[in-house]
Amino acid sequence: MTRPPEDHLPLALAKRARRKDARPGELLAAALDLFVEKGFAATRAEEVAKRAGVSKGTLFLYFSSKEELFKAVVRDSISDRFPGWLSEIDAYTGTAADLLRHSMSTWWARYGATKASGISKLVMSEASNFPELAMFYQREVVEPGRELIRRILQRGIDSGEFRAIDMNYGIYPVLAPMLFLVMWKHSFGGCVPAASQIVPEDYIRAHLDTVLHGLCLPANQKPIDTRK
Amino acid sequence: MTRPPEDHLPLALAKRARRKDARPGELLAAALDLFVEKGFAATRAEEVAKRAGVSKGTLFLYFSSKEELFKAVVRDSISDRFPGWLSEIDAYTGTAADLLRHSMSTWWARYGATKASGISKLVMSEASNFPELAMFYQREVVEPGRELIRRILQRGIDSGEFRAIDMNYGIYPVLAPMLFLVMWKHSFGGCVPAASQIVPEDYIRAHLDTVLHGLCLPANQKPIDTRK
DNA sequence: TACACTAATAACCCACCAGTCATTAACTAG
DNA sequence: CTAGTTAATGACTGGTGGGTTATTAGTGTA
Repeated sequence: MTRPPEDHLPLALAKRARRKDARPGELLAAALDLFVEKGFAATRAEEVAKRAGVSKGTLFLYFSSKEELFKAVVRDSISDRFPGWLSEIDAYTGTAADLLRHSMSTWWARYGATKASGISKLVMSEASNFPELAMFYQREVVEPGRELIRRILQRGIDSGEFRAIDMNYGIYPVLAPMLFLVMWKHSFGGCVPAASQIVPEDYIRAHLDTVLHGLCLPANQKPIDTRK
Repeated sequence: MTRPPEDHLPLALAKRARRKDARPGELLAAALDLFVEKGFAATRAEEVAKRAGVSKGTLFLYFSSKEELFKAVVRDSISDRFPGWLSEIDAYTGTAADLLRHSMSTWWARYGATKASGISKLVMSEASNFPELAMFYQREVVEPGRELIRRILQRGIDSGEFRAIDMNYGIYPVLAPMLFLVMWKHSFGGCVPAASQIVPEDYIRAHLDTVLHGLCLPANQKPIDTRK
């Protein structure tokens, strides 16, 4: 007779094993999976625990509430990466246009295409139901993210490559389509007719193309408007 | 002694009044309000009923399930408007750039800024949890919406105003920032420090500016790439 | 082997909710 | 006025899930 099924991750470990230092990481990994898959509200604490191979009680031993668990996931999978990204941008040598292209591509490869991007989608989706989390995310992710884009644009303006666009709103034409792509991937991405599928690389190419060159043929471009 | 409070909409109407033809509209209005405010999953059938001034049982008398109620809301507040928008676009006389500007502004004023846009946000948020609804929305709203943008762009290409961009991906640089604005408004919009607020009109101006002119100064624009 | 110490558990509490159905009462035709 | 029709109700069902706590059992020490 075979043993009862143990479908959780740390396979072949004795039940009730005491592994105080391994638990938080395993719980965070399980939580990331499930939050991304189902959203914050729809994710059941018990299921997170089960996937991490522990009981629900143990989960609440390490994280005082579902919200705290979520914050820990955000820190672990997003916040911590900003310093690296920032120094990469500052270290880049090349034109601002190339930096923009490079940043968008690697941002997609290293964030957008991974599970972690599901967190961004989730937060936008549920921010209004969980204002606490929304404000946390705003502070930890949104503001640093804006700063990243600003740096890239400022560099192009300083070097004379880019037009002197407004720094408050100029970031959005760059940022918004990338975040929209993330939203799409995690919402319709799974359940859409093949004809409507979005291929990220093609999407990003079209995005960069439009942002850098615009839609109009040169002959039809009105003189650039420098109003504030 | 005053009467017990009647805090629902059709004020000063007798309880248990029989109003078979007025109910669906009142229920749809109440449902739109609550779906937009709380999302699909988090909206309680009983609360919709209460806001419409009826009991929960009555709600299920007119709509067989919460999902059917939602579909009815989508039809009532979005699908039905497409024919009008389409003929407005076809009737427009003027440059394609002006048509684009005009369309974005009026789309915002007549849709983005209204409650109805909350439905778009909601669907993107919860599509993965309710594939049935996602596919319905895809068919009823997403496809017709794409077609609208395609028309505008095609017109600019045909007239020689716009570059001959790819029709599959060219719509997204136009569409994505508008939908992102809707997402933002209904997620962080409510609970964000004043400094980070987005003023829709300024946002849309920056968007159109970038889409039509691009970021690069003419001297720095590489020759336009005509690869497929 | 015996004894803390504490990681881990599972049963429990309480509140919530989509959808149903027997009952009630508003309307109407005669 | 009355009886028949049906719009409207609200109590009920079966199931769920965040968080708590008394209990159980690994682990290190002597």
